Amino acid sequence: MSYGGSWLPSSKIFRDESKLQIDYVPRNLPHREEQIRRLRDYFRPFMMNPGSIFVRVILLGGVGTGKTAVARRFGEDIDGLRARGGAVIRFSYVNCHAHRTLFSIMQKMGRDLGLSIPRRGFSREELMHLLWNHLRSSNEYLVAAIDEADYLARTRDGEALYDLTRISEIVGDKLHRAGFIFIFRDLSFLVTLDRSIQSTLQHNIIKFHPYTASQLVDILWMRVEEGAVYESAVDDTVMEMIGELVGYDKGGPGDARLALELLYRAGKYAEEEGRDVILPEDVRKAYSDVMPIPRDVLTNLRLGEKLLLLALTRLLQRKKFVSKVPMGLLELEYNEVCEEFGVKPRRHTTVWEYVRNLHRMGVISAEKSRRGQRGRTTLVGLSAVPLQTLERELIKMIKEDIRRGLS
DNA sequence: ATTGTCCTCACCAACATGCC
DNA sequence: GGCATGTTGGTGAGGACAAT
Repeated sequence: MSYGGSWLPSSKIFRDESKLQIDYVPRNLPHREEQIRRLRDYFRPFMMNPGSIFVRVILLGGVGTGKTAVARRFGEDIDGLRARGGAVIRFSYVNCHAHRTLFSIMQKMGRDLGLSIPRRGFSREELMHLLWNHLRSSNEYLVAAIDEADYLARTRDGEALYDLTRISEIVGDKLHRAGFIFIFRDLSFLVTLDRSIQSTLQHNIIKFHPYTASQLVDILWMRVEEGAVYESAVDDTVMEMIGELVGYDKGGPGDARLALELLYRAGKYAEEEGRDVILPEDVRKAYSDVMPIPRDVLTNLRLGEKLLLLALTRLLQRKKFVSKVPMGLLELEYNEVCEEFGVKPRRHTTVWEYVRNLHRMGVISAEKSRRGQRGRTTLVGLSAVPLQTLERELIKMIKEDIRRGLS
């Protein structure tokens, strides 16, 4: 999808709306100067004297607290830097929702390094060596950010994290040609992991706290300054209103992504009505139907997972008085949804896998039933409120997936 | 072209669990 | 125990390439 094509009438609200999208890496990150500074400090020795030490840093914080933005900003700044002896620093960003296995993660890193990696035909080890040999022969050093690492840690192949941290050893090189930034939402999974994995991970943690209302306002204005929206289109009232709705100190989630999404949607409403200013009314409308789940999380779902999620939103809308539905019921609804879209429904085991994945990603809640039910079942729920918005969005994405022939 | 390797995806069978 | 559901390991097809 491209934006701002010259054949379109130019917007009176947005100067460059791509600067409000999730994949935009802002120039400036207000209230995260400290975290960036610490990240740089951790990596300084690695950069000054490449390969001398092995760096692992953990960025820890909730949704929309700036972890990803900080990592990507840092990454963009260091990518291509020349260090001592002609060594070049390279950066790779990997999101574990999109790349769910160690194999796929390494593929992404390889592609970011400019290698053409076949989709299949290689083993993990071969791939690892391939990457390493490339780094060695071109005298490059890799800094990789592994985002949504919680997901990886919870999979059966959770050892993958550990393997990554041991990559130098596995390949048998004394030089540490790769450093890692692991991004986590929380570390509760740590207790389930092996001691040795724990200890390799536990050092160098940088924490991210939810944003307050006034911090969010600063972030919004900074985006305006960077050219997302015309300055004349917004004012303090609108910005502060968003801050009030989202700010952690005002009882909101403190999620910057949500604040930016609100600004974006409000702008869209203003645009629709042909105005050149965003009004509080637009913000109110936007707030009533913001996407309950961040769009980037949604786009990373597989078709089957989207279908399952759609089944869940429908079921929950129909059953107005319950917040959770049992697994069996969900499966039936899922079958119907599949039929509706002409997709062959997957069987129980696979559907169960979908539920687990969505749960791991924090999209749905899944808990074991206590007494009261026949047998035991998993009760599946969705905390998000505007289900219709979610349903609409899902249908759109599912149709798109099917059109593109991705089964 | 053919063979070999090894990934991913989906499935099944078998076993586990917890109410009735 | 009987029943329905939850969970896991193993398997095999299919795909995409490398090697030959």
